[in-house]
Amino acid sequence: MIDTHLMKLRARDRVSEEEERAIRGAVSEVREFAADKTIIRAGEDLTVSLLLVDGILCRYKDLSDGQRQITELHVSGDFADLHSFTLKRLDHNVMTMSRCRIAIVPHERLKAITEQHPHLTRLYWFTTNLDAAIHREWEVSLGRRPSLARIAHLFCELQARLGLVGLVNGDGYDLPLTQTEIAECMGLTPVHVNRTLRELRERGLLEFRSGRVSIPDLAALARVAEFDPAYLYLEPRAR
Amino acid sequence: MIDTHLMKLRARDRVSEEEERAIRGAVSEVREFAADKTIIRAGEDLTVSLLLVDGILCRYKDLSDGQRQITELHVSGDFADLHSFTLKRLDHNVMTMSRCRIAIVPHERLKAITEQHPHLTRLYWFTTNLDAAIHREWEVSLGRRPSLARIAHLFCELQARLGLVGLVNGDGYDLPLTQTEIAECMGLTPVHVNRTLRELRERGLLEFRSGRVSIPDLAALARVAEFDPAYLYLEPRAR
DNA sequence: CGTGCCCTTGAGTACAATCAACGTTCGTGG
DNA sequence: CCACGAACGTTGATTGTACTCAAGGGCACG
Repeated sequence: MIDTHLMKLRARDRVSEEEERAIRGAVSEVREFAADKTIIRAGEDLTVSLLLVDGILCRYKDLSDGQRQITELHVSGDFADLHSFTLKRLDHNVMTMSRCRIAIVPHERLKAITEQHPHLTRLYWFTTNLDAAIHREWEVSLGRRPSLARIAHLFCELQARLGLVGLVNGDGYDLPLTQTEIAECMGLTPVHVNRTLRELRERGLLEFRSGRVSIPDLAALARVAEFDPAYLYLEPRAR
Repeated sequence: MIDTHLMKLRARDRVSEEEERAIRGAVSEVREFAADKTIIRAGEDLTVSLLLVDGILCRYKDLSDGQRQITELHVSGDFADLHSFTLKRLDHNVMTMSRCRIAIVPHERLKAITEQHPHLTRLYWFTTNLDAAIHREWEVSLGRRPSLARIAHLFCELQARLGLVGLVNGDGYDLPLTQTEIAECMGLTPVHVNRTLRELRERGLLEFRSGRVSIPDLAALARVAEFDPAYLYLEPRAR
């Protein structure tokens, strides 16, 4: 049930049997959520963290004029808000982008982990630092990359992150997002995303239709995106 | 010497005498660095973290065409790279923007803290999550805010963060940045930053000259920026 | 078989970038 | 003490990427 989560951790460091038991024991329940529901609102007092088992989630912030900026996407195996354990409330909302299965992890059980499992604590600390690294890479996209590279980069990132948990198949992966949501990730308008996706398609770099991403030539796409996966810290290492 | 650091921690949670001793004992040495020096390069193996005692630092990433994106600014009392403790190498560079005094904290001593001081560990975990929150807010600026609000927001953030460590005086604060560096933070060109600063000045919202920021009417500036300091988690709370 | 959501395309616009030139300040060396 | 150069800041003119506004098409669902 939390297999993708363990895959992700074990891609970065060793997780002992005992630690695995601690992780499994930290889940209090598993719930299903419909698509397009905001499940955490900024400012709420939080006493649990959410571990995404299946589906796609995002973190987003609203602006006063109704615009929204998505700050990160989450895939199977990600904690959506492990950081709420230390922050106690969030500065952003969390929303389902598809039907989702989510494991609930009470903060008191995470606290017990910090008291009893220093290594696992460091590993979880690592994962929130990884979220920050993803935020930084998005800052680069939003601040400096032209729209073509910006969108190409997003799809490269998702290919890498989904690949890690076995969700890449054939020449691509399933991604139940709308063009409007892509726009909200990358600071563009839906119209411009549409034109940019067309250009990617015409260049033979990427197809994105009805929730499915096809990447005929990943190396070519990565070149356009100037994608360097170093920021995803994919190599195992003692933490 | 690390007083601003303790001020910052204590603004967010209680720090016991024993914890304070552990923090002080974690510093191995203090060094001085000249301005405009890259002191950590992306990808290097790291065994220490850097705690900024005095000066201004930034995290930045380079693009292949020579552009750069600054992803966060650091002020006195901030760890520049506490996240390198779990990441072991960085996905970004760290550069001095002024003459800086920096305390060196070996990772092995941080590791000891994670083994012996769970509460302090959570508090330090919190501070890296705060960095991520700042990254998210910058994503919103970079993705969605027009240039005027974008720059106004940056100066509001710095006012709040410098205020926390007693570095706001009179109607503003010292900030030894060039317009080009502001541009690198906010995804704009130096020329456009110049025009935008002029507009802020003409509207009576902000003066920025020779390393000094003056904000005659902070409330008005915050209104233009739509600045909400919630993302800085300024209220104390048990972590 | 509407109705609504999403995608697509066209036309015109605007904000910010680019290109270019000049001013100011400051440090340095003759 | 002044001449020079470099870095930073300022302004104008022009260009361009992405936005806005608008309309129509495809498809799923009730």
